[in-house]
Amino acid sequence: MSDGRTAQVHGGESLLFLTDEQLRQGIEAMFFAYRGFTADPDRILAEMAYGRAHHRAIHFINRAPGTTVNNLLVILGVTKQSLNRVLRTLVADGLVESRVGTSDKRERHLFLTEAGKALESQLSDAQRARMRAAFRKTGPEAVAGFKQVLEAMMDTDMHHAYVNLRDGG
Amino acid sequence: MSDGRTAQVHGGESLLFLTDEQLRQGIEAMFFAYRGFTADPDRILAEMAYGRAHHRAIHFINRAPGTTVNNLLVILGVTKQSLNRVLRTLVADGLVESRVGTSDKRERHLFLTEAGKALESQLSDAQRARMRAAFRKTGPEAVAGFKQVLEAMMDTDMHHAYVNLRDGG
DNA sequence: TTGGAAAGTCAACAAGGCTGACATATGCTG
DNA sequence: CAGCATATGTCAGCCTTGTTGACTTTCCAA
Repeated sequence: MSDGRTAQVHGGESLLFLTDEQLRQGIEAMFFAYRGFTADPDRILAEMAYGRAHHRAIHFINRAPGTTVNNLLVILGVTKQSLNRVLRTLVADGLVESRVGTSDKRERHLFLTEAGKALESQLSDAQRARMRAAFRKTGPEAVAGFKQVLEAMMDTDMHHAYVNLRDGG
Repeated sequence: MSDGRTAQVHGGESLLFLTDEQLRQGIEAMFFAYRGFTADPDRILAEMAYGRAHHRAIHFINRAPGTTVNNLLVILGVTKQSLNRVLRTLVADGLVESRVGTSDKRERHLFLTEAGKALESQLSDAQRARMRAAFRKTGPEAVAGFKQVLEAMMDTDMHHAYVNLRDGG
């Protein structure tokens, strides 16, 4: 596995981009980029009593308004106890509304209030500004490659739950 | 900022890849991909008493053997107290060796022991396997784009500390 | 030689994961 | 209708990993 021989040439095609060193660089790039990716919203959240967990909940409620608690915890990949702690504070602070389901009254459908939408915008603007700068700097082809590689690296279960939710709603 | 008008055409060049929707998809791709990215080592770490923080320390000590605690905490972007807790357990468990500096005795130089190198290999193999699969599936051009975008998104201070460290050592 | 700065350590606290146990309301099935 | 399954909420307690504050040791420069 770690023999560094992944750089062999097969059938004349150079696989230099698959050397262990290249892969390690990819790993480190993910690490440093993720830090940058979360830095701006983190600064905003730190001023309130919120954290990254609140941001994630707000983000996905905004993207899939009316989603249920169960959907959300599959997407986020956390336990209901963990998610509930976050949702409780967001509802108490008037950022999220939880409506009893009409067809199935066991379900709670989640929506952002106006205040919730305002915070979502603030966080999203900051995060998109950095993403936009990176996209603009590197151009559409680099962005296409970026998305392809990320898709191939994803936790598929979690992502499928999300895609299905968005396709259905 | 959120007006969705970033998709204008400027001077005949389509900027469709900079729409708010495209940026939001990039944000979500980062979220889901980072989950996948950490999933495999997380599983291994969970079986021991270790977490992601231990993995990060082990990774960078392996990449820059002899680095000091101070270097490491700049790279990792955490407080020295936070890093110290992790290092203490790694040293106690015989995975990391901490040597008092020769020129400056305040400094501690960090090295992986044989056991530490073994764990590093195990974690790295798992993580590189997923990265390799993603790279192989998408090809060298996508990988190039992926790296360009990540570089542009990085926390520059932290990354520069790392680059300088590796260039110097 | 002495005071400030730097490196590292210890203690205590908070956020946000986790498991387990349990309550409530609702839906579904025999 | 009875009984089981499902969706959600809650309490308690644990762990990891971040934080700040206080402290020691060491180095360096005035």
